[in-house]
Amino acid sequence: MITSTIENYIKQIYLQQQENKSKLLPMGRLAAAMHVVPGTATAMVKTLADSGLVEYEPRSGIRLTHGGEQLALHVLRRHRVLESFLVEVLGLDWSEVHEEAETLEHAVSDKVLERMDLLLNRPQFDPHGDPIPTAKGQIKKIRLVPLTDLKPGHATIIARVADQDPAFLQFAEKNGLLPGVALTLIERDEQADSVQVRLQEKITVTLGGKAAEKILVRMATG
Amino acid sequence: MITSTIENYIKQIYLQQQENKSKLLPMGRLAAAMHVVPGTATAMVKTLADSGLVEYEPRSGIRLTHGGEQLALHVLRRHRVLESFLVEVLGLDWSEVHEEAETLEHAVSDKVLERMDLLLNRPQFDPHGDPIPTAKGQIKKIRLVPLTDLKPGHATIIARVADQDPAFLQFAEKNGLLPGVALTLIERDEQADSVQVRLQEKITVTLGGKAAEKILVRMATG
DNA sequence: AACTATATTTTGAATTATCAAAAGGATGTG
DNA sequence: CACATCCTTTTGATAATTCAAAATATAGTT
Repeated sequence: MITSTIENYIKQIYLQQQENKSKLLPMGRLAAAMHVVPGTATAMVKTLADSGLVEYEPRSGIRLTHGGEQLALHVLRRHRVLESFLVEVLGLDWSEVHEEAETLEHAVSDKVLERMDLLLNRPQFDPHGDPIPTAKGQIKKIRLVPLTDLKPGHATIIARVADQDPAFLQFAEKNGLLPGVALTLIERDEQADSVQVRLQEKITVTLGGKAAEKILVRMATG
Repeated sequence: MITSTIENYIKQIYLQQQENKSKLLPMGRLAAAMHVVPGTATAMVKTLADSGLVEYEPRSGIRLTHGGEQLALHVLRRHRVLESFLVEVLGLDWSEVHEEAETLEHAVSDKVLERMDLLLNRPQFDPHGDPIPTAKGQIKKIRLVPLTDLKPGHATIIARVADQDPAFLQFAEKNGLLPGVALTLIERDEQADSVQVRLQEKITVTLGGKAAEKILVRMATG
């Protein structure tokens, strides 16, 4: 039976694997991401392997099977449609919906999710700019780059804010760093670890490297 | 910690207790309602008693404490607001929302529930006519009577359809037996175990005793 | 009061998910 | 190559929820 613990492991494996594609995900990394001690992750991964959701190579790491990836995409879909729904329909703040969706994603039926998706007019991205997989498990893969990779003068649009910490999201919102917002890179100072950008041709904002890395933009010629 | 199992037990104890108020709820009854073997219910009730949610008198039965009743009302509120939301906002059929709400009631936060309640304009009854407790744990107690208790000629309004089986609810909907519908009792035949009613001064429907007992109406002079 | 039927509790075991701590491998440095 | 370090796996325990079956209590009937 697919418990919500299993869904969480599979989702996390998928997410972690995206960071360093094509390589096996080491157990330590998974354990850290799941906030469990390594032994717990090992035990769990064995049952995941028994269910055919992951391929497990002892002492080197794991990789999702096709089935595992499909499950991950379904969970991700539920999560992201829910986030959209909570923001668009119920009017929650985008900084707080991640937590809510984290619980609800294991409780909504496909039928309810389908209704939400329909009511939202089948959104392709959630409020943070993350792509929403289709019901059939297909996900848009767009090449995005962090602000830290842009050159001065480069004009583009914010596509994604890659953090789910409410505090950071509130900061981002207050400063207009939202998906869809036009942005031009003014200056990048490697030494000062700072990035200065202009938003909507108006406000100027300066970010440190850590924050700038979380703001992803579409790669376009500029 | 309050698990969803605990919430389910407490909710069920409350519901069962409503049937035969002021008496202790016997363990066998609870076990049957929860679809567990008696031993399971006994074990669980002991932990509920330890948490101060129920008073447990071995070999006679149980009763909710004040805290237990408050918890029951909160769970019931979540369940019923959710049912309303699923019908009114997401357009699900009233026959299918019970099941959905059964899962979701353990996953929605107070914040999300409050938004739903607001969006629905603070409904007092769910789609089946069951009263929705307030956030503070107050519930409307209205004296309702089943169709089987009416006398010929009595005109009133359907207040509640007391069953959650989708098949029965679908039957009820198809025949116009919905909360709010005006109804007049035409004939009651004890021997035939049948009740004949006229709906909205138009359609006539005949029900057997079992079905008629599930249709509750407001007690008014008539 | 004795017997029988029914209800309740106890006992023992299984499952899932977790941790802590011990043990075992792999890797890099001198 | 030997050692230290880091990572991973194993082992033993715990908590929550459940079942099956045995043991026990209660109530009703004769």
